[in-house]
Amino acid sequence: MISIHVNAECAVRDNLEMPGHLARRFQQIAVSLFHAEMEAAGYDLTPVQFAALVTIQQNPNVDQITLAGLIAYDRTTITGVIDRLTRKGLVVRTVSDTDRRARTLQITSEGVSVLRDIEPSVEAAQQAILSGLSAAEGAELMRLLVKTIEALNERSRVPLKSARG
Amino acid sequence: MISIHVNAECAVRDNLEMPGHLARRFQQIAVSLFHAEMEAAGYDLTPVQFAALVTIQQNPNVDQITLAGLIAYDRTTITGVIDRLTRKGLVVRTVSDTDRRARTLQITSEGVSVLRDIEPSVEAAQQAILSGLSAAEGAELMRLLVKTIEALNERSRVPLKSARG
DNA sequence: CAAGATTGATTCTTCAATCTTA
DNA sequence: TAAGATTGAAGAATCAATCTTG
Repeated sequence: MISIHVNAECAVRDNLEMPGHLARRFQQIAVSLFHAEMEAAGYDLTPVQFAALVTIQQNPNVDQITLAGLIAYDRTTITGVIDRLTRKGLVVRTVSDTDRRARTLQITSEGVSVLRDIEPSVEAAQQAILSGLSAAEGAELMRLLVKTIEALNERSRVPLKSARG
Repeated sequence: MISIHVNAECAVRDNLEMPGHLARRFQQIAVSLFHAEMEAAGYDLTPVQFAALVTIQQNPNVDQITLAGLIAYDRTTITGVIDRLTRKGLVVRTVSDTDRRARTLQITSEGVSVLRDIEPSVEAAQQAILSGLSAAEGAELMRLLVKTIEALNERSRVPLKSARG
């Protein structure tokens, strides 16, 4: 009688094949590629700072809470990110005229300039992320990620506030 | 003459549709679901701590560098993670007999017990991550993520060291 | 010098608590 | 009280520098 034990000591499924682990690795690689492109271009914007900066540009005078909702950041995270963007001279934080509790955000001319300069690098990073896949596969991966995220948005701690339909 | 401006002020493509942003959101949701399952089960293991603990169980007496390679963690990250697992009594860190520089890691009986207890929660979290997709879509998402990660592994700052084949 | 490990610094994430203002 | 914002704490990721040991 022959008994075969494959991964007998492994109660859970192979960790490396778990969705959670793949999510972590995927994000890890995406950040790494973004950093590499920024460094090559001579800038040090992080992915998070870039997303915030673009969103401020597209939504002039947004307050921080709204900005957080637009890109699914924690309110606490926003404070630090804006601190650093302000320190770099890319964003200005102003007390709202209509509500002194709120801080409205404006991109500076240097911020606009930086965004313009790094655009090719950002695009290159995004393409690099999908460079291991065919065009069709890349599109399908994007579609499945969007579908997954939309389905679970409300169960996330920091749900995305729909900005556009 | 009519000129149509769609996203005219948006130099880069919509940030929310960029692979890098989707990677961040996907990871954010995956971590959130894992935390929710752990909390419901009465444990406070993080996804990172869980991955390390499982890998230590499957590779008795691994040193920290090898462990880092197995799950694509930075050597520096490992130190803190093992600190916390040791503090919780789930792992023991021992100076290697053959190389006093190295620390070999062993899972404790309580660590084994915890892994056994949380197994259903871990599995539930993994299924929850894919709950917005059909079975076929979930499998396809996993396949595309694996393919992407394998293709870019070497361009990551912390490449995964193949543990098996 | 090279390798395993650790510490420090910076950024990001999340929660709890606090401060100011409505 | 509620809302916008901030600070503190803990975990994590990455790089630079350091310490110990080979």
